[in-house]
Amino acid sequence: MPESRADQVHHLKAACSNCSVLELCLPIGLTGQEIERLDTLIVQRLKVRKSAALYRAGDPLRSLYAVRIGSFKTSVLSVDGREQVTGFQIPGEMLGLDAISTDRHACNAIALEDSEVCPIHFAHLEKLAHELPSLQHNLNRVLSREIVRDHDMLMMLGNMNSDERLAAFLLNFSQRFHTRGYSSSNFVLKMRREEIGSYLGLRLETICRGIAHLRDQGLVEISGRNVTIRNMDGLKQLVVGCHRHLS
Amino acid sequence: MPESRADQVHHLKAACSNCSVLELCLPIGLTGQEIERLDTLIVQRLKVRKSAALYRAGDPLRSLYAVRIGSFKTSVLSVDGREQVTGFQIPGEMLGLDAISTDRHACNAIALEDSEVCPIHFAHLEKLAHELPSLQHNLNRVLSREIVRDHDMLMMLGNMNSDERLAAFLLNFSQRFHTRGYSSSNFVLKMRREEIGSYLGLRLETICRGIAHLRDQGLVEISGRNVTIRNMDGLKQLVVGCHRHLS
DNA sequence: CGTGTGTTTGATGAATTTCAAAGCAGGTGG
DNA sequence: CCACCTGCTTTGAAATTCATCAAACACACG
Repeated sequence: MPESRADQVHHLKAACSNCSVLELCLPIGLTGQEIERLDTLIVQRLKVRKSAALYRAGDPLRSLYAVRIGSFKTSVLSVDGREQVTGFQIPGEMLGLDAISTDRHACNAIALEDSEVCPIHFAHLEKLAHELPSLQHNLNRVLSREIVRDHDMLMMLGNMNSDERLAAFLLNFSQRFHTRGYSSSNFVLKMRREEIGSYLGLRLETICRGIAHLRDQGLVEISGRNVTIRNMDGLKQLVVGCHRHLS
Repeated sequence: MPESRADQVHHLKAACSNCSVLELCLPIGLTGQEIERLDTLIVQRLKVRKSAALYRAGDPLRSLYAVRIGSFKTSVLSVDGREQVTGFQIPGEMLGLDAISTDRHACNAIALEDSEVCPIHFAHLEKLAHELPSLQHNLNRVLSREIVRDHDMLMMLGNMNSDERLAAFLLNFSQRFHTRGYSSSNFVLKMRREEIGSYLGLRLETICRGIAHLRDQGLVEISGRNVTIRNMDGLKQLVVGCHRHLS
């Protein structure tokens, strides 16, 4: 017995609430039948315990993943064992996009807390995308957006001092939590100072000091991993008016 | 009168010699007819004068571009006018991938010298990719590879000191020239020191000093924009044994 | 209650930026 | 052909930021 389109959209949402599979599929006009097919992609769930790897660099690409619950870090390891954190993912965000280039994962994805993801079998996704052009288009967009984000990151590392980077980091999380329906001024960072530091190109001690500076200016209240933003505009000004000038 | 497949491949190569359109299309089995259709994508050429913009941030995405001759830099401008260089493109490389996410270009592409590109009309490409799944797959890969590259860049900015970054930069160009069939030990950098600095998250003076250091160690010979690599292995050792340790 | 992991703060030193000035190359016009 | 710009590069010295080393602290957990 065929469901109505609205029912099916609802079903899809329920199957993977908060997932960016939605991001991938929903903004576009699909028929009920098409949605039904998308549905087959994302029926599974996968739990990942804190500190466990969802995948590791070198693993063959089987699936992309959408975070349902919890959070992850992605990192690359250099030959001599140093870790560079390349990103953090919260519910609704995608993991594994960098594996498409070689059919092998290029980084490690580690759960920062007990988490749950939706695997999206990549071969199926490609096949389905072939039949649904707008899905393909959206996949392209998701990939491209990742590139834009990375460029913003490069901008940050190239032009900002430590306090500005930290402010930008907090604002970034604030904004991402906001778009996912959580508070933009009050949230918990699940990663350690050292991981924030790696991500921002700074040492953990510098992160601590940066936190102290922002606190002294009355911009934030941070105790442990609990963040409250007290003066959103002040933080933003720090970031836009950042310190280097055209020579 | 139908050409043979080999002829058509040859025709395609001639139409856009050195273009990464090839990268996009050739590694995969296509029929002669399919190649003929690809051909229709890339018949045009576009000249861009030194210092002129191929596109600017905010421009609507019409085409992706493959560099045929010359070179480009891509950069983003922050509100207060600072420029952050996000990449350099030499013949055979693609421009414009970051525009797919919003249908508008996210950065400026400026010619570093008189140059020539192949525009690839994006709507046509998507349409054609839809009909040729392996083309679609390759487009995905090109996008994904860009993400991997950016992550390498983040790694570099996070973990390397100025001399190491410069060495990595030179090796990167060496390798890219090599894969395009040019000398890997002797090439010309078309950008200014300031632009290298922006890209590497350093000031132009630091680039100059870094060059002097590498020269003093007998690793390279650099006069003006002319680069000769004297000791490739020495350079590589600098990069892999880079300075920061796990705490 | 100890142990281990993660965080904070201080003191020191090294690396990089900043400011300043001089040098160099390529192009233009006299 | 030379003199003179202009834009880019190089080098030096001083100032600043951040990393490093070290020690104390906080907290969760067995």
